[in-house]
Amino acid sequence: MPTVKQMSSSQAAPPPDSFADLEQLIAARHAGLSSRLKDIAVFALAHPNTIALETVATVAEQAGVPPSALVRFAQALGFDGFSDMQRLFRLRLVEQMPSYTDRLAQREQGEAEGADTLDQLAAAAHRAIDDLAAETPREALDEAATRLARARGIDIVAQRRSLPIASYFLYGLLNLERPTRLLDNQGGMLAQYLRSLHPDDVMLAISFKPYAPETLEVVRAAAQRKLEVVVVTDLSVSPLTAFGKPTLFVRDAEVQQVRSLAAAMCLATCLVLETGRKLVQGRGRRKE
Amino acid sequence: MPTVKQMSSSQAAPPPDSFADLEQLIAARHAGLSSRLKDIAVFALAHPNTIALETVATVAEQAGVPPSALVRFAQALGFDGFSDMQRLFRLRLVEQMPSYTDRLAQREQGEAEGADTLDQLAAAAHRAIDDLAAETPREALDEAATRLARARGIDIVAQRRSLPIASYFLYGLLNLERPTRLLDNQGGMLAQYLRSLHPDDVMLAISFKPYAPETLEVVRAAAQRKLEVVVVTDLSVSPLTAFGKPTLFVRDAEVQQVRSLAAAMCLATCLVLETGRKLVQGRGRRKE
DNA sequence: GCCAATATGGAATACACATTCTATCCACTC
DNA sequence: GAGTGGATAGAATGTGTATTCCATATTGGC
Repeated sequence: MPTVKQMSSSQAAPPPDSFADLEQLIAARHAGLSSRLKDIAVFALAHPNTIALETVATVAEQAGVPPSALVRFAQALGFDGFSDMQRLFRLRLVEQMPSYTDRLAQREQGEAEGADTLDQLAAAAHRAIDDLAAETPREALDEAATRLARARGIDIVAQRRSLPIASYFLYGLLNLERPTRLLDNQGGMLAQYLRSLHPDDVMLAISFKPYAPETLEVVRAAAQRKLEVVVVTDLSVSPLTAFGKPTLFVRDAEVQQVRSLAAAMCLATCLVLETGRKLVQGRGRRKE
Repeated sequence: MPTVKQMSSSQAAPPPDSFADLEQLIAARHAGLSSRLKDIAVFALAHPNTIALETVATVAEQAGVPPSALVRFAQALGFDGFSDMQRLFRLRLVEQMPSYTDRLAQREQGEAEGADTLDQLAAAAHRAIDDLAAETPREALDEAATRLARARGIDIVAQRRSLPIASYFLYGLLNLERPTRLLDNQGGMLAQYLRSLHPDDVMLAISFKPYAPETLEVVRAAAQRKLEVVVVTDLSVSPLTAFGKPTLFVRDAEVQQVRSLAAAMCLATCLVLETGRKLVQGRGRRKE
């Protein structure tokens, strides 16, 4: 019972599994390829994005070769066909992106082997924190810290999943001896709180998907009373985005439908730290 | 000579031609979309890479919606269909590519001279999370999850800096429909709470340096009443260590005398996740 | 609380696509 | 200079895909 492709064994080519390997493989095999295939090799290395995103027909046209040649090229490299090779070119696009979050999510769902939950979570948190550090505009961070440092008082508002972050802010800001309070709807007194908002206060609002309507309501009321609002949220579609001066974004790690707050904690810690620095600077200046 | 689509003019929606515009458009129209379409909007912003590279069917599965909804979403935004919208998501991939190298270089430079607070914090959090993943005994994690999964009720106790973690546990465990309460000394009723502890309850105690005496007291009382106690703390010298069955350790990142809770959040998330799994497994077994 | 209008999910459909096949061409050998 | 092996292009094929359609569910208005 002979295997189908047994005879084309001459080079039982193992298809590479990363783009870097593929690049090397192409370079190595380049000399031994037929002239048409050589053309394609050159084109592939010169226009990896085209290969990644366009159809065989389009690539063929741009490279000035027939589609079937592209398929043969891929097969010569050990892939099933063009599509199979294209996978690696696409992988490269995603890997080089500043934000890996998607690929992670995919991986985690797909191959649960080897890495246990904690490992997965650690990896996901890594990425989320990297993204946060890479994508947070430092001016926004600075502005937020400045506002918190010179506020007459700070009103934190958060519900459900955001509450732990609010709780950390409360702890951190109180330690900095900032007059801070948590508007947590304890005893249903949120509405009463609203009346005591002062225009020189700064509101610190934290809200993640699904955005609690209570939080939005409070922020609206604060805006109406001309309070400055510092917003921490996850996506630009968040209903709070528009109110923030500034709005800070943090997309946290997600594993098996459960979201962590590790990255959000980093942001909160950083904001507390920066606020502390502003305060010290302020005091220093006054003393001079 | 009327144009074909003249009549669907109500919103002669001009499809955006750059990803940035698309992001804005999604944010702007989000409020006016139907609930299913809102879900998709959120997913699209959260997983742009998935949209860019996967097929409708795959995206639909990952987003938990039918494929047709994705097409409708794209059309609502003014595109011909899903593929048309996908073009922009792919454009983003290639456009952001070259900037990546710059950013990397930038960051390496930054680390060399003066990484800002957020970078420092991110690096510190990285290490803390790595340590956590490496040093946490999986049996302890498993044991803790098992206890939480089969407890009659769960009493969480934490003070000050541990409170955010407790708050997250409360949220997570309540979402798993575990009968959980937070013993937070609200109204000074901690002592009263103690009397209502049940031997089949599990206590979840979180305490970091400097260890709040209240927490220790509550744990002592719980131990006396034969409750099982799951402890989350930072060092083995912690006064709580002895009470834990098991005790989980997490040493968090510290920058400029300020401690983050990123790693602790990871542990908490993991514990919630594992508890959830135990519950599902338990239910599965019962059904057999 | 009923009706209309709209949103939704799933199956049917039409389309686009990668791949395969075969006739032809070229190079190299004898 | 004829024959043979391999490479090539372009058309045919079949699979995978987006899209459309329709029956059902849901929402909002009166």
